[in-house]
Amino acid sequence: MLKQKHFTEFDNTLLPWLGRTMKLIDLYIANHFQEQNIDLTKVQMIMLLRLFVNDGQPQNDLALLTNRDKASLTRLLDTMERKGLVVRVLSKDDKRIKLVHITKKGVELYESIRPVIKQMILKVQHEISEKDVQFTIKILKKLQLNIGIEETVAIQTK
Amino acid sequence: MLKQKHFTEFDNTLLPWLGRTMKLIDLYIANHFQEQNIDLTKVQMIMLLRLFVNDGQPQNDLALLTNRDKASLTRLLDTMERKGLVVRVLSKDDKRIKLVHITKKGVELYESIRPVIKQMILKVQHEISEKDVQFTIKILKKLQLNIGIEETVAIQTK
DNA sequence: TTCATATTGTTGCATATGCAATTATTTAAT
DNA sequence: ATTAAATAATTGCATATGCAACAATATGAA
Repeated sequence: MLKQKHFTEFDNTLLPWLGRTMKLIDLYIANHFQEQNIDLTKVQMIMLLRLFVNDGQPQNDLALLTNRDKASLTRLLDTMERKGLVVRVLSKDDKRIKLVHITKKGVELYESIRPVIKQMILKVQHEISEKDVQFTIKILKKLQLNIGIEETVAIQTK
Repeated sequence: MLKQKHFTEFDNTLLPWLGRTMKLIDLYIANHFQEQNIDLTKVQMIMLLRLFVNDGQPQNDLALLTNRDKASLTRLLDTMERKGLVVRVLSKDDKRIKLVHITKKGVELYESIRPVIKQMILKVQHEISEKDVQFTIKILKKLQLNIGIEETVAIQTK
């Protein structure tokens, strides 16, 4: 890769490192999916995953959950609905709300890519100890708190 | 805020945490710039910073340096040139190459936002020790290395 | 009950991005 | 020297994204 002649005054802070790392991860996921002939974007994968564990959510909840604009979600779901991965069902209780459901095809796709996701995670975390992984997650949680947005709290149901 | 009913099987791995954190950081930067009436996107800021420390680079180098598609860079520079922040100069040695230079206006803008950047970094890294910051950067470097390693996947998953 | 207000999802507009194809130029091979 | 291959930047096409404006529906206060 290209070497920089000069450093910037912010190169030893977290922001540029996080940004660069995420960029590389995004590229890696996109390339890896393409190589494996998986017709999914990262965001579509995330949405599939969310619906797989908690089906039938209002679009607004999904937008909040993934820190995404409602409008962005509308168009993402348009694409996924066109692919037959999800369906929108008008709520009976509140006609403003559309509940998003994963389809059989969506479930099958998710289950087929699950090993690919696991493989990517293994590669990314290669030779990083579980202790260090958890420590880094702790730092990331702290960052999110610092930014001033409440983190979404997950409730273990197991 | 909204609570998830269920975890996903990947919630204790780095990928989802990194993704969510970067998303929040991106939103934070965009909002912060808007509040301070700074007409810049994050990527424009990065480009300005790169040119500030190392002026007159070929577009291709800038693309490689920031892990960005050449096409994306072309259009980014179109915008920045329109704003008067940079200029493109045809290289005399190689007429295919355009060298990108930061303008006086670009330098002034960078210097005016420098304290804002510092402030954002301080906020994001609030109450995280310098030692932990450096450790996290080390982990991120390791991640970047891991992503770069080719054809080791089969070995890992055995 | 009625009317102002809030919520949910959609559309228009703008930026950002990657891939593939294209043009112009340079380099390498014969 | 000529021609094939490589390289730099641009453009077309597609997805993704945020903000603002909007329509349809629900809620709450009088």
